[in-house]
Amino acid sequence: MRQDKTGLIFQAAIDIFSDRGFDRATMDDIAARANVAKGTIYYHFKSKEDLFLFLVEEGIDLLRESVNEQIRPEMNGKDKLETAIRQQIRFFGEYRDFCIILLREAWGAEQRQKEFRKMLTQYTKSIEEYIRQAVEEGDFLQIEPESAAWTVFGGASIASLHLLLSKHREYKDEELANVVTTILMQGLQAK
Amino acid sequence: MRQDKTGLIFQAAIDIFSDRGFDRATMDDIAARANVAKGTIYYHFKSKEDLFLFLVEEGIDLLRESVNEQIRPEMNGKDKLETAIRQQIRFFGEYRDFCIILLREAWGAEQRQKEFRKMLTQYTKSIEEYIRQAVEEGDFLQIEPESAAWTVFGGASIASLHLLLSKHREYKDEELANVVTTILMQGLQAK
Amino acid sequence: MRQDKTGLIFQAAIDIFSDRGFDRATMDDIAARANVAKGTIYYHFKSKEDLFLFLVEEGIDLLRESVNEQIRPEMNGKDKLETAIRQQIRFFGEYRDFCIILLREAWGAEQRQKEFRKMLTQYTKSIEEYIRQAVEEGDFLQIEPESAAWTVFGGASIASLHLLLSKHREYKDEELANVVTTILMQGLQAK
Amino acid sequence: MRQDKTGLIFQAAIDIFSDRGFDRATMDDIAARANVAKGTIYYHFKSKEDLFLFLVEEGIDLLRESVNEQIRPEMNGKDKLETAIRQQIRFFGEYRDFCIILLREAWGAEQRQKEFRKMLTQYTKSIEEYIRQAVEEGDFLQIEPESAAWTVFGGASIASLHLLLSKHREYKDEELANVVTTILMQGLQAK
DNA sequence: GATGAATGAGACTTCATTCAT
DNA sequence: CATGAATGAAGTCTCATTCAT
Repeated sequence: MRQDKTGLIFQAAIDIFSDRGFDRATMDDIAARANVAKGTIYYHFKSKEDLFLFLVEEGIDLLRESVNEQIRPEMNGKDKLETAIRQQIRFFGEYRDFCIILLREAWGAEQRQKEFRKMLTQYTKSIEEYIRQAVEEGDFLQIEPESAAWTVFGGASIASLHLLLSKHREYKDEELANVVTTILMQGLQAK
Repeated sequence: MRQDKTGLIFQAAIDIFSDRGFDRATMDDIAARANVAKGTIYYHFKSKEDLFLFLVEEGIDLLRESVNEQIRPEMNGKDKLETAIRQQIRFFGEYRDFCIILLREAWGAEQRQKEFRKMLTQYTKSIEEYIRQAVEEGDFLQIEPESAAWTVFGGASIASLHLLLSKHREYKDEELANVVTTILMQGLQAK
Repeated sequence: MRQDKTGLIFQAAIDIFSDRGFDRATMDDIAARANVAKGTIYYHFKSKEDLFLFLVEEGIDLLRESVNEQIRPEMNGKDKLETAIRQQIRFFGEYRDFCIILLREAWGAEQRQKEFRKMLTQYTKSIEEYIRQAVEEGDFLQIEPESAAWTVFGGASIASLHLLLSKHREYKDEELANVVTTILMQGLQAK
Repeated sequence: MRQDKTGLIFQAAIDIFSDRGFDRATMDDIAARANVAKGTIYYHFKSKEDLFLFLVEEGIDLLRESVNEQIRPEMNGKDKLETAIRQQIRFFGEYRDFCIILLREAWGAEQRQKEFRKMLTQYTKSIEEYIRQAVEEGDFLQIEPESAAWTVFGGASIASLHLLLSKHREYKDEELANVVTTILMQGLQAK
């Protein structure tokens, strides 16, 4: 988008991080991809970790905005959740690199990974809220909302990721969303 | 278990890989943890990647055996799937390190990651089979089985992983299994 | 000569390689001798082999230029050859390190050694040409020129090398050149 | 020849040293080639260097014997030298591995290389003697015998080595000996 | 005599970061 | 603002040698 150096670096970093992972990505790779000198990255970002965290924050924010845009406060919890799942799957289709980064880099004991999870938790908390609302409204079974939220997030995310990494299959977001929402809302069982 | 050096190295490697991830784990760390000299690791394993892949193969095999043990051929597809989910969640509670390694290291374009996913796919294929069987038996909705299998695997796995990484919550496998199987089999919706 | 780091590294590498041989020479040694950090070498050269080959290429080029300078096209083959031998012996006296590297490292089945020999062959080919010309001009005996060229090169080189490695004798290039050219041109036999 | 372990190791060592050079050759390689355990080598030889020096000593002894066999004390110096050159070229054709080892490993400042050269010098000293005798007998030009001996040795050796390393040419020892002796005895010049 | 598992010093190479220009 | 040469700590891997069996 932005044509300034920061934007170039940002795009290049997403590219490289998703291709190689945080540890294998080098600042040289990123600089080369962004067509800037290595020192320039350090002018705009304090460190590799700083760059990564900036990018992750933007990504999570974008995901949240993208989902929130589709949700109106007056909707009931069930609709909110279904909308969120569907929108998340669309989002991962559009921002494939971020989907890959998210599922590769969020787990682990390092500082950046903890911060990553803290941001991610903001997102899953809102899923939790929708579930809570739907339970209160009597539309959902009584169920422990935190684990439910992570089950929902995990099911949708890993299904997306699998499709993104499959060379032989296209990522058709609406079809995938139908499968996933059906399972999560109605269950696999008939009736 | 095994008191030979290979066993010591194996245990140490699982420890260290799950703690630091493949890239951040060093052969020095592993050697120190296993109480052997660094060269000893290279006497038993060709390379870091070789060690990792060996460990992953054993892990996936163990997971599959652990699940298969609980499943009798005469069971219907629905019961097989429910049993598999429940058993997977138990397994991840017992082999936490492997659960973490699995979800951190399976995604990416490197050779070891591709091989990892190939092994993992053997496992998800069997989940797919249970779903297919249940669909044929009329117990499950008509649904695309591959994406369904990954949704199931992802939902159960990420829910496990979240709990394992939570400092403030205990991993109660039966409770978690109840939540997850309920969602996946009956859906979140009441009735 | 050159005061940039590349020049410093180049000089240090010649020193160390000739002292210890390719395999025994370490990048640490070379860095220390050049008064640069080890990483600096890798900034300028892709690898130890790359550095070695660069140095060898420069050496062979210098040898060829040094010889060619003394040879005018209108000279007859006999004079060309005699001039070449004499000049090679002078050159080895001036660039002792290169003489040692040449005779230690050119033989073997590894890639760098094959490339080394390919470069060296360019040089011996020109010796071969002088012999061919002298044969055509009737000044030389009918003789197989390729083996003759290597006999000439080997005789002059090993004689130089022996003197360079002798602690108790000085390298007097003109005296040595007299002995060697006499043998190769007139033979050992009197009359 | 000898079928005991020492003999097997000896043969294997020659093979491996000539193929990879002293530094690149590993005791594992040699053990594998000899079909013995690595420890066995250390039962028969003190160290890698010890093994190497033993092998070099045998080689040089064999070369000297092989040459001496052809030389009768009553021969004049000129015939002795010509016989020696011819026989050396035959020997290198028969013991190619040793020829390669000799010219790769004799130059350098390490202990084993100095010892190697000391042994080699015993051989070149005898060449020097033949030259001295021929000069005294009036058959050879007055010439400095030490440099002359190394010129002779170097010319013959490098010509042999070049042919041994040429994939496209056969090693025809008599033809090569004719070229080399002609050059060294009569010189390249016609008349 | 023979074995081969184990060792650890030491080699090559990578790469995040700095800083003088 | 931007650059890119330089750094050195740290990582993977090799291999001669030892020693308990």
